Amino acid sequence: MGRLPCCDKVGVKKGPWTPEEDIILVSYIQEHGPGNWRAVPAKTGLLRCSKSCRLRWTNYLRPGIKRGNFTDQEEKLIIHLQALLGNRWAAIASYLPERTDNDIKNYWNTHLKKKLKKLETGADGLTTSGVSSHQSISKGQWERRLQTDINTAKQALCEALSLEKPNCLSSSKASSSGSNSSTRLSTYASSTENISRLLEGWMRKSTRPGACQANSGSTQTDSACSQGTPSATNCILSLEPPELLFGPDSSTPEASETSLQGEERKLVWEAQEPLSLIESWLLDESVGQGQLSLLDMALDDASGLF
DNA sequence: AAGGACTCCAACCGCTGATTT
DNA sequence: GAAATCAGCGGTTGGAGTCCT
Repeated sequence: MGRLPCCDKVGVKKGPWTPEEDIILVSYIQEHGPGNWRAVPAKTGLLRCSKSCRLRWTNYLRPGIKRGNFTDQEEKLIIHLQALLGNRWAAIASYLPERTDNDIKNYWNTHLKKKLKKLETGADGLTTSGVSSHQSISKGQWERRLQTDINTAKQALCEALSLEKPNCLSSSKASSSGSNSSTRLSTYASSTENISRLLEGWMRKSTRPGACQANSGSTQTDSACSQGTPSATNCILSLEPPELLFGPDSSTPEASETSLQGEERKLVWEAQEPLSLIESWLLDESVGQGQLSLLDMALDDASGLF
């Protein structure tokens, strides 16, 4: 019956990951791709449970993760998506491919919540809508409020996307017609980047006791940069659409040699894909003017997204 | 300078739906 | 179809770092 047990709790290590463990995990994933987490501890010899390995990968080691301060656009986007989607951090994170759900959640809890509270106690700005005021309102009011939220969110998304478009959406579209040779290299490099980041932090730690571990993400790695490889940011934003990524060529050994593993690429692409949907939603003029039920539209789109 | 309060974030915990046997 | 586990998610916590008095 059922599967074999994942990992017994006895002998499973907990707490912060060491650089050695990170390197082992990254090396394994570079070779086998993410997935089948159950097998990871056994195959790598890591004394971690599969869940811990998966979390470490998705929240920290995964290529293309941007660390450091959130930009105004990101902040805006999070605020409005939170108003729209609630605390569905994974869903929100899908609109910010470079950020993890954990990061967004932390940022929300530590920064934005306070910021909004401040605004709430002060003047009622647009940001107060939907965050805390869904309670104790009738269904009709709630729907109207939701519509307002959607409009507000759309507006913010428009702003954010229009600012980021040159790098983000347009490039993804452009790359779908032409080839983007840097993509494969850079995604690989971004993993290398993470590893060298780890090593860098490790070295620093050994020379400077008490310094935090390898998470000083703001320091770009020398190895990746010196080789002229694009940043992780670029690599994510310039990904090709799935049909190109998973075309017949990609299965050849040559094509896959320096590229991400299929699942990993798929994961990165899936994280990016909703932007196109949002984009088309934003560009669909008939929606904003109420000819169509905004609520229906939003729900339809949302079901398509998630 | 000391130490208490506060902040931040990586990692853990527990739950749920999906998947496998 | 049932049971057991997996994978993913959101909430919470622990501890290191920073700020304040």
